Amino acid sequence: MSCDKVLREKGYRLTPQRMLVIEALHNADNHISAEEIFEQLHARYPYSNISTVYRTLELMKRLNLVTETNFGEGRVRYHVAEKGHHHHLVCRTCGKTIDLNESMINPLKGTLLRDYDFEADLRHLAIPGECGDCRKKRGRY
Amino acid sequence: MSCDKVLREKGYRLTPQRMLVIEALHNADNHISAEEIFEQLHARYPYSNISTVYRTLELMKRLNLVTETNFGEGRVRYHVAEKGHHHHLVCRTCGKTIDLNESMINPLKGTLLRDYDFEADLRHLAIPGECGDCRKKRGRY
DNA sequence: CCATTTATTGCAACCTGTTGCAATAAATCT
DNA sequence: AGATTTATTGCAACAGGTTGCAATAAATGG
Repeated sequence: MSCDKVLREKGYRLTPQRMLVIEALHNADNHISAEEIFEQLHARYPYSNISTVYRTLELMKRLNLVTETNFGEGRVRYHVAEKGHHHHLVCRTCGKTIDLNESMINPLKGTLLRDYDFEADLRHLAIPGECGDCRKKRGRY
Repeated sequence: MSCDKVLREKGYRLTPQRMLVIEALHNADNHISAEEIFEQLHARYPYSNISTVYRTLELMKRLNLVTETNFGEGRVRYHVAEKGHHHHLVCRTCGKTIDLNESMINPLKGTLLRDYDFEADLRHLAIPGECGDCRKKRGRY
């Protein structure tokens, strides 16, 4: 189901600003930052403001239309949920990211629901740590 | 091993500011924020600055002396690593947190190391989601 | 079609956290 | 001890993200 439709159905307005945010998210090949979304919005809608981007992203997060992932770059990146869920191992030393199969995490979701009655949102996880290469070169830090 | 000693051994200086940050972390019953640490530092060291707190925390994170946990309050909380690792299930709707036994997460650590040669830092995880109570009262959001 | 209600936007101000830089303090060397 | 090197601090400026509020735009009702 498309993002536009979900918003409409839930009674939210599909303003031009929101449409452009959604478009930017869908056109992005990979995870996109709020600033990058705003660049595209601003190009076609010069009076727009970045807070609209953040508010739209927040709304879409609540409706489970986008997921937010922190790759440890000092900013968060967004991804359309229906494009598929996957996880990342992020090396804190060299910044490299390794994609992780969803099946690694899924069993945990079931356990948490059964044992804790908690529906965990584990759709787009970034797990910090250190990759094998960097572990071999460890120094003072 | 105490934080003071680790810093000294690694060649870092144990300044009065750092000592007070470490003290605040150790005296805290639960997870403490940077602002709360700074309040204590500033009370005894009026010319100090909060950037020193952040820099000390960053250093201690790198040395695995403290862990950082995001409870989704718009700020991060810190905890002395040797006080023990535990995880939290954080309800995105009501904010309630449920403590999670470490054993729930540990198997994953081994799998990631074996299959991906990645040493995951899973010492103090905050898993977002929704608790059972809130799931029953779901409305528009 | 105008009036009213409600959602959304733009703006400015704010919050948490980070960074460059000059000044200071600690450690090292002679 | 005095001179030199190196680590650390305080400050101000910045970056990403959030929020209160008045203004605007969309939907609803007469």
